[in-house]
Amino acid sequence: MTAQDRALRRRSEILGAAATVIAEKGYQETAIADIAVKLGIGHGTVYRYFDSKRHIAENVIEYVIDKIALLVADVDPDSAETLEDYAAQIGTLGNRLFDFFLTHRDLAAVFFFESYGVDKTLTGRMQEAVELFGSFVERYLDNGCRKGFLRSDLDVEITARAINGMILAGALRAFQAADPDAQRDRWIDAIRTLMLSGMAA
Amino acid sequence: MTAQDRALRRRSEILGAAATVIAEKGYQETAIADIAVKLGIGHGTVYRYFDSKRHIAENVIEYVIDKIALLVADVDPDSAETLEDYAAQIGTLGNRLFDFFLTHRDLAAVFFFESYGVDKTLTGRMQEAVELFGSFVERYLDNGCRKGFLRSDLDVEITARAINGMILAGALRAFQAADPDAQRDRWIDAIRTLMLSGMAA
Amino acid sequence: MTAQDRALRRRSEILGAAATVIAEKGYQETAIADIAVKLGIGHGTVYRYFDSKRHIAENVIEYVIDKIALLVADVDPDSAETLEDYAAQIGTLGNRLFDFFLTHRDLAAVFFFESYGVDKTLTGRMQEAVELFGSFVERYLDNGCRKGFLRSDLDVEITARAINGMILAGALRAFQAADPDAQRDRWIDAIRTLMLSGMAA
Amino acid sequence: MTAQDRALRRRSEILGAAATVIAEKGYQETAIADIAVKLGIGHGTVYRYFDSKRHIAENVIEYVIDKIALLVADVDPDSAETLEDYAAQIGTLGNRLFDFFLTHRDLAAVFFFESYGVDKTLTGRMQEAVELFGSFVERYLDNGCRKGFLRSDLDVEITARAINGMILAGALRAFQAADPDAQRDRWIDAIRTLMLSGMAA
DNA sequence: TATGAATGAGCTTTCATTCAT
DNA sequence: CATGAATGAAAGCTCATTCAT
Repeated sequence: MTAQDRALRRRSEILGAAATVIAEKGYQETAIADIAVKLGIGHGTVYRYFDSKRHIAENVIEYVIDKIALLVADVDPDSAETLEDYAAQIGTLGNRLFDFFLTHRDLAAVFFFESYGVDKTLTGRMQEAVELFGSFVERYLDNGCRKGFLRSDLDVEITARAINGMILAGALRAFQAADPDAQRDRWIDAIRTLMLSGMAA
Repeated sequence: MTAQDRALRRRSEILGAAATVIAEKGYQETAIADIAVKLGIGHGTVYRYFDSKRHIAENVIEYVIDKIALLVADVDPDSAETLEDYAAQIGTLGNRLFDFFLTHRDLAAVFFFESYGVDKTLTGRMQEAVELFGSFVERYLDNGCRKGFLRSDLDVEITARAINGMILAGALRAFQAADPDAQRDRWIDAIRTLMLSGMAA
Repeated sequence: MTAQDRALRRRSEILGAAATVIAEKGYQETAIADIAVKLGIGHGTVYRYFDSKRHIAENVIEYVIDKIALLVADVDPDSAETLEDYAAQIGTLGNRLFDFFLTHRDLAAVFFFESYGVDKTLTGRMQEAVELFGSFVERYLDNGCRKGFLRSDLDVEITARAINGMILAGALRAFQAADPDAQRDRWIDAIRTLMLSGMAA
Repeated sequence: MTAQDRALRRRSEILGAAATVIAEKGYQETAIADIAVKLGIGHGTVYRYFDSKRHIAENVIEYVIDKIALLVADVDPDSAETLEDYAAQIGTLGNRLFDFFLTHRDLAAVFFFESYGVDKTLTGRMQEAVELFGSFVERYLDNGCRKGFLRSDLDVEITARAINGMILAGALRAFQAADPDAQRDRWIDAIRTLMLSGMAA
């Protein structure tokens, strides 16, 4: 392993430990020393890899956002041709997203809560990420309208963000539930139903 | 005005100033002195009305939650008899909620962002509030199912929280938009459409 | 004593203690806590009166410079009419300056040594002060040339700074001597002799 | 070049770089890493040649002092036989000293300023060096008195240190002047005049 | 009741120094 | 010999909280 590799690994370890500690104690309550202790390294070492405490938080948050963006970007919004395709896509995406949060609980905690406790700039960064996911959803809806399997009179822009809101609410709720997997399945069903047919009898 | 009254008024003033400053600078960046300066009182005085900085935040947040709970509690979930009644109720509630956040921007900022930057307990308190609103929505859905104008196979519990997620996402987005009123109307329409008929063509 | 007075007194106390500690340990080795301990106050209190450690040093140095400037400014450079007057003036000024340093040993130590250990800006400030004293000396020489009791071909500007250099060297040496008073008298004599008649046999 | 030679050369390089950086940034602001970067070597390497940061400063300062001592020691204080010889000697010495500071600006900056910002011991060492130069001047005066071309009633000890003060003040001032050479000539003239004949008309 | 001076816990950050490679 | 990753002492500074007035 080269020195370069070791440095990158150390950087990753610090980010990982930071995510864990921040998820546990909250950003403000987290001291640099806590992160160092968790890794069994001197706290000065942390400053060899990051400029400041805030810089660490920034990197953790960017990391989460990147990971989620990858999940979402991986599915082609234009590929669905029928309502059935579309329903399947919703299921796939939902499962991925929910699974990510359920698997990476530290990152989920940072994503849902701690990214608002650092400062206005990072809060804004999170908002941008949410908006990015919203704009992905919008592309799915656009495709559906174009292909004709979604209503042509849809307010695509807003509806996309509304769906995004449901998804995030669901992911958060499943993340916090005692039985995450059951919750996940029910949420995906409920969202899909609402999207496709609404609630009217 | 009795001494009692004066004390209550002063307490309110402090909460109001706190909400404004916290909304502006964020909880962590807010110093007790900032709040006192805003009111032109000594910062020691604040401690005659609140035990601690956290205590103030707690009260501000409880205040927001109470206000919103009042808005919601004011509409009888059982009163809708038809899908039309129901659609009207959705519009009424949505308008109230959106209007509240648009009118009380300080409180909205605290509600949406700052309540996550204090500590785990208050974050949990916020989650309870969100859950409370979700359970209200659930009662509306229950009523609809019982009365037969909503599908009987609805996963009422989850669907209610999904709708709640949409509403909050919309309120936040309208709150941050350049043209809040236009956004509000589009969101209410989009959510109502989704709820009643879904998106399928 | 008003609150204002008490604050001013406290400020003075801090400056005094700072001068003492800085004179003793040097600026860099002086911790804010040392100053606070010397006064039996909390170290946070120091920050109620000064913005930073550097701010304290700056004030101490300005204080010394002001005090010395006062000593010098008090004698009218134009009042000497004859060489005898002039010789007497030199004696008066020398005595004052030497006495000041001998009486205020803390301030002398700061003036001579510590004002160079803070940063470039303060070092520059000290240089300005030295130059100010030099320009005072220049006015004395100017007067002497105008009145005709000093040589008309004198390089007044440079000679004044040379004399200033002697005076400061003498003050420093007396300050550090075991027998300051004897040194002071010898220095004043030696400088006066050199100024008036030089060393040639 | 032997290993020994290479080590000595490296040691010199470090001292030179240190002088430059210290002159630029000040001793306290200088990090070992700055010196290493300047030489393109690892900062751990510096510790193979010097025990500590202070040790480097000590060596830089000793180096300056040695250089200056050499300049001065090179002229025999007993060689002047007449006032004219003496006047010439003053000119020679002054020119050498001024030239040294003007040529080695880094060393001058360290000598004049930074040697006071390390610690008491080094400040004392500088004082000793100044005193050494003073004692040299004293030997010149002694010679003049013995030979009869200087006044027999001179306070040789003090007058020597006074002249030393002038010389250092002049060197400093020339070092900082925009037109160092012109300043040097005027200072040497002014000091010589003062020494030989004083200022009286 | 109101005040604001005083306090000190507790943090972030720097960097001289060490030492395994 | 050279390196630079790792270390942790050490200090400046902030500000919530207390309490005498």
